[in-house]
Amino acid sequence: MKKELPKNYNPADFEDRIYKDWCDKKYFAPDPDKKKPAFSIVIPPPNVTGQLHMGHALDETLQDILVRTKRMQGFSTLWVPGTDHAGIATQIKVEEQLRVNEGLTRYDLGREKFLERVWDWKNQYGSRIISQLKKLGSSCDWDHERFTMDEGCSRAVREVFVNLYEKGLIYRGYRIINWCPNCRTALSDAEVEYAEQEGAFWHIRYPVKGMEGTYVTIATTRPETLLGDTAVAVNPNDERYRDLVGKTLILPLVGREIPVIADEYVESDFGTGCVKITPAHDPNDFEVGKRHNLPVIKMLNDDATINAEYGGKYAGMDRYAARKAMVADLEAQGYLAKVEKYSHNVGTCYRCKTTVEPLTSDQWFVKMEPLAKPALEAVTSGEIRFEPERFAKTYINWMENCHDWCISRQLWWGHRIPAFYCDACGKMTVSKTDIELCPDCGKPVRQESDVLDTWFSSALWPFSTMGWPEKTADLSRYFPTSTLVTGYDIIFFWVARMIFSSLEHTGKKPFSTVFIHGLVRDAQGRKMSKSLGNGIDPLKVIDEYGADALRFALATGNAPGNDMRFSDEKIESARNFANKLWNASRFVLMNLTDDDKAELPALEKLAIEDKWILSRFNQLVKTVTENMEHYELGVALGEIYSFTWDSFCDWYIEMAKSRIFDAESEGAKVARSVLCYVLTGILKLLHPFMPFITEEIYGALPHDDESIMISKYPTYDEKLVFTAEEEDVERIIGCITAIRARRAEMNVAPSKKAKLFVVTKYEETFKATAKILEKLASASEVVLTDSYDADDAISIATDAGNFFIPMRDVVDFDKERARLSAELEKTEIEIGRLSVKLDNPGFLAKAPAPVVEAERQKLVKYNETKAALVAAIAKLK
RNA sequence: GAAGGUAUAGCUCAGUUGGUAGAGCGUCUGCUUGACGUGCAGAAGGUCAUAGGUUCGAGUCCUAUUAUCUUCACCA
Repeated sequence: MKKELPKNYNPADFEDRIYKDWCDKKYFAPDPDKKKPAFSIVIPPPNVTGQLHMGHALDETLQDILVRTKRMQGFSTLWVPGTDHAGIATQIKVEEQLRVNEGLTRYDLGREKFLERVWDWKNQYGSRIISQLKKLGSSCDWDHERFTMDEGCSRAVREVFVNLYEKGLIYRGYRIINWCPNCRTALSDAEVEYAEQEGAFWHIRYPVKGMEGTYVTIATTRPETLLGDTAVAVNPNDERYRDLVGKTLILPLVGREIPVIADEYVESDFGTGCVKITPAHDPNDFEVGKRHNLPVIKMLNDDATINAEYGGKYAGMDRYAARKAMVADLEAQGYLAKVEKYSHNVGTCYRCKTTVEPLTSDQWFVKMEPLAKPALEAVTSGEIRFEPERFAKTYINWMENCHDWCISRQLWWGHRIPAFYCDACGKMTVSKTDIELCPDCGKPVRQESDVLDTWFSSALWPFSTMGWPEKTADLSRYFPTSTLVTGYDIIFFWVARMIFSSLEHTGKKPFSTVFIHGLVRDAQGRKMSKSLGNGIDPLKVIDEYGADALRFALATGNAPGNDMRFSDEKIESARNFANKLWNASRFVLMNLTDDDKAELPALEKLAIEDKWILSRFNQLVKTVTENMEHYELGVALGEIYSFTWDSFCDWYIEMAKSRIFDAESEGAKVARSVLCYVLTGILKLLHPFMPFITEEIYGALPHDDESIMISKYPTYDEKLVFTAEEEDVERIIGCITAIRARRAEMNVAPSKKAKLFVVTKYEETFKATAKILEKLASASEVVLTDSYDADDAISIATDAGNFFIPMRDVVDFDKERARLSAELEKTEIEIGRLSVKLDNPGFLAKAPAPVVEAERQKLVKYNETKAALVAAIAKLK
């Protein structure tokens, strides 16, 4: 029955083999048994263009832990895998390839040919990320794999689009939107990231018509948009400009006449108190323009060059080149009053980081207000729970403030919007199926060229993957899904949209719990990114340390929802744990005989240490199960770790040795059974976290089930609650006495066997009594306090067993010097920073006096610190 | 401007319902003891950011403050 394990723990030897075996045996497929409760998860679909990164690794690991646990607990589990077509990302990738390999653009190929290329690309590389997920050990039902643009998902998209349109929740409109000049498409609000940029504030004089020498000075950060100005606005209550309202200005460089208007939107005390109004290129100005019926002058092309219609001599120039040229011209012609340095937040494209331009355009929108209401309620009522709870606030905050969702994208790769225009009669038809002729006049129609935002289809993922709108068996059994596992960074993009979509179209919530995790950062706490080149490749980590070690490192050591740092230390300590488990198992295996089983011996045969470890294990089962229920995976794993290493390896195995080495004895047989039983239990609890090593060891031990994956998860066992007996106390006291005698005799630190006395580490299940403690006290000459807590026994025992080794007072001068130098460096940086700040006239002018004084004081303090550090370093030399 | 996170050992972080502060790594001492040096046995190191409050009792709950990070919204 028993097998042997190779001497060294080498995960590469068995991880792939085991994974293949699981797949062959179809263990990942949901159990068809109808009596079992269902548990389902849909994967946050990674981009088809994606390469596995640490974020995925964390996400998949957490999901797999949940799924494997539930599966072992007797649920029929379905974990739906799949990928996202990732509109912009994929299109850019294929365009790039086309450009590099063939020197072509997508326009050279035309829409149809280009899309063929994208599909080719998808078919060739789209499975890469999937095979990478498998390396992690993910137990997804691969027969259920989906793609956001496969037939079923596409059908769901159309169904949803048409439904929303017919309900008046999708509309087409000329609005101001965020435009990425690089991707040449509209973006939704969520797709714009704001980044602080150093810029300038240009103060420009606009001459007043008919009043020679009188100017209105406006301040702007984007002088080139002057070409699109259709008014200048002031606050109606601003005394300075009251007389100007209604006057006409001459737009410098252009010569066009624009009015001065009054609008509450303008804040008198910011800038000059006068604002140029450019309705086509600023969301606020757009609103002002609507209120005052101003014309909308769009002066940019799609690639952010100045257009021919309004550009004049600047036509065709890039926005920044035009800015430079126009500022030069303004200055030359005396219109430039002054230039201030100014740093402000600028919107950038979340894909390519290009600065976006707000501009007016014809786009499709989803009306959010009616959808947001039930989506809010689902969370506030607790029907959908966020874990950790605080993320519900993030969600609610966004839901309450979101604007209509711009869903059209000027791309080719994606779900083409199912709207059909008839040029002959001007009618637009929205249809679930493709149409060629206008239903009204019978003339040919052309389909809308825009595609939908990628997130439009991801929003349907929990039900589109289950076959909706068909009433499938999957849909009724596994939808709503149980838990959604994802990072807090896509609560807006994805989680929120899934919730309102699902409520609107299926009438049900998409999932019961949203389990949110943080970001994986590098060892310095920076975001992992391609541009920084600080990303750690999970596949390399797997190669070097094994998937189990990676999973362990990701699942432990940080509170739910918090970001985590990934470091070598962490992965090494994880690997060391795997190694420890491996070796402990080898020890157990090498002592087992052929007829040993992982079964408990008769309880009356158990020695005190057997009872101790069994009761501790029983307690472990309880806390781990509870923590898993509360999504405290890290705590659960931490418990398993310390039980395995401290209690099982360091204590129980050592204690068991005295009996085991007399292999024929009855005591040895009992000890072997208990070793085997507890080890098997550890493997089962650990399996969801470290599936490969636990499977490998499980297979070597005596076992009933074919695989640990389909074995039963341990449950709390009333039988394993023991009470300490009189003779146990005698035995403990005997041990302590023996240890003390031996210690005195040898005058050396106690060896491992001295640990026997810590059998007194009773858990609450042991019901340590006052009698036991008193006896212990008299045996170890320790005075007891008046409390009778189990933990007291530990401290008594510890005092009895320890030696105190005097520390040598050592100072490492080199290290100390390095530390001080580092501190000095930091101090100097601070001094530099403060000096610059205090030299900055802008800061001195704007900041209140106490703030400036505080900064001065800080500078003084830093200078003192610096002096002290320099002195300290000098002393070391 | 709004909301939220974080502040605990030299470093990175845990700490589940309030009850004598923990781990990993690092440091120091000793140990090639019949699975493991990816190890074993010990040790040093924390007034749990600050000030109040609730409580018999606060790292934990409440209030304020400071520092720091993030997200959202932004003034041209």
